[in-house]
Amino acid sequence: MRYIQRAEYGVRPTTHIDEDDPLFVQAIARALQVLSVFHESGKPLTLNEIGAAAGVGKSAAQRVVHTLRQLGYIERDANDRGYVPGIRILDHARDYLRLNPLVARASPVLMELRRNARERVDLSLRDDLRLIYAARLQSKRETFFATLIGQSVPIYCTSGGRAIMAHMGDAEVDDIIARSDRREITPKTITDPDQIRAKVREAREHGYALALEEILQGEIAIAAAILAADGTPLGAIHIAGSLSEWDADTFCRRFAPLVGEAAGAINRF
Amino acid sequence: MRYIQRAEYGVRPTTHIDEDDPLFVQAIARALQVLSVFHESGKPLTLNEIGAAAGVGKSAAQRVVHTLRQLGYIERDANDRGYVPGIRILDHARDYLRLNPLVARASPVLMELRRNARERVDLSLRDDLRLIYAARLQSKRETFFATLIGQSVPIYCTSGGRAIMAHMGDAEVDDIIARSDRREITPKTITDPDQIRAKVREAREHGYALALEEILQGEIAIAAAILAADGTPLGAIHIAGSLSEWDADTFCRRFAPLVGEAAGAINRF
DNA sequence: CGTGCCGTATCGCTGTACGATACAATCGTA
DNA sequence: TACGATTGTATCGTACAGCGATACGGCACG
Repeated sequence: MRYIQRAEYGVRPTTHIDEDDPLFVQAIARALQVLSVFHESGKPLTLNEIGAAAGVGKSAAQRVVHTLRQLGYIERDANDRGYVPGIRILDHARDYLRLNPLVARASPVLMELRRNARERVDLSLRDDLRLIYAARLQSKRETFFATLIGQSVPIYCTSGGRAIMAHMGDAEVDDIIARSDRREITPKTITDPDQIRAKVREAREHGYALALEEILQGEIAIAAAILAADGTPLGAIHIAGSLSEWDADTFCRRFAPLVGEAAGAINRF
Repeated sequence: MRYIQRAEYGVRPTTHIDEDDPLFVQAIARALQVLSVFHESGKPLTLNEIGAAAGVGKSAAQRVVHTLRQLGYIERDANDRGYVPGIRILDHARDYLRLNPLVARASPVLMELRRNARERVDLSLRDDLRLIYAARLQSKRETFFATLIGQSVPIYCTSGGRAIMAHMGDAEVDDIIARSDRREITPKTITDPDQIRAKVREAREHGYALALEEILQGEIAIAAAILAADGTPLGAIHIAGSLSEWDADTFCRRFAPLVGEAAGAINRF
């Protein structure tokens, strides 16, 4: 059996355990800490591995896993070789998407956009330094795992991220750049602060942002931001295509109006 | 702002709180109980509503919500009118899908199937009395909300469910029928035990199962089961189309071979 | 056939989480 | 603009839930 191992670029926020907040229930934190261990793992985990990775003792891991298992949030692996996340998690994912007003507003627009563009169309939501994909309408080309809901990418080096930063003040942009763990995900990833700022300025002028192979070799993506009523950027719409079928200029000329229009439609309700 | 209200047919298992298991951490159970409150709700909830619905006091709700909020599993609604599930949930959903070997095996086959069938293609996984959609490749027609990952449907009245029951013994089928809350979701939903059993026998003979408008008006679905190495049915592959474009016979003749082939490909690795 | 490491079970002590209650801020109605 | 209902927030002493060290049996590996 094969397990998908694709890394997540370490952009996930490390849940910093809160000191002595009298309302903070650490048993809950431990439970979610344990569940989060799977973020870093590409395979089923044993009790000891879970305990070690979560930074809790073996006994704690035992209790937590036992409890989560009763409730369906953790399962034994099919061949009894460790634990994996449980199916009940999907129930909550559905709740999240269903109750997120942005997703609700965006989804008909996305469908329409997908029909017109005939390329992959994504909706991503901002979570501090990263973007999390909340809706994905794939083209014929991709594999399912390349387009998982819940996948996350850094803000600093993505089209969507730059579209978002374009709607922020310089100070906030600098803060994001500074706090981001900027690594070269591909050889083309832009990690230099000044270059990033230049890209953001470019996005401000054009009203959309572009990224070329910064996350995935051969992929070109264009994005426009989605804004709250007060102008705060909350997420982005993306169109992604393959450089084997498009050159950057043509791609841009063709899809910039579409993605801009779609974002506009969402922003003014 | 509109919130999606579509009911879930009450098939979700009620987490029965375990009596006095010495390893059971009830603080964790309470937390997930609180999160699960959103399953039944179509709108943001206040602290009091959460406390009431989860069957815990207001103080408990306060602590739990506070904690989950710190960790990103609950958020304030955009217009400050209550709480909604938080985005961190999506991280876990991704983990689940990524680590589920069935999803991994099925996904390339599903993509291929979607290309050939040009109708909606789904993968669902069994959870006791219900099927939960784990992968959905929509056609042009649907809205995004009609095809959410995590949506669940009952086994007793769906094509996928009957495809699964076809691979069970009669006793187990009867048990499922007995324990299911059989309600008419549409006027066409089959709820009579004998008729269900007949449909299951039919599925056994054909190797695939059919359902006509039992969940959604105007929808026809065909499904084949996915099996573990020992023959236990774990889930199903579906193809779903619209009766405005297909009559049942044609649909069946066209897609039965495709869905059977796909399921076969998955079953023998 | 032994030796790891797996998951499971046990058991007193301590400190965590409990829930009643009181407070503050906000909304919406008149 | 003032009111009353409902929201989220803060406090506090006590009981018991969860802590973690440790010990057990079993399965899979060499």
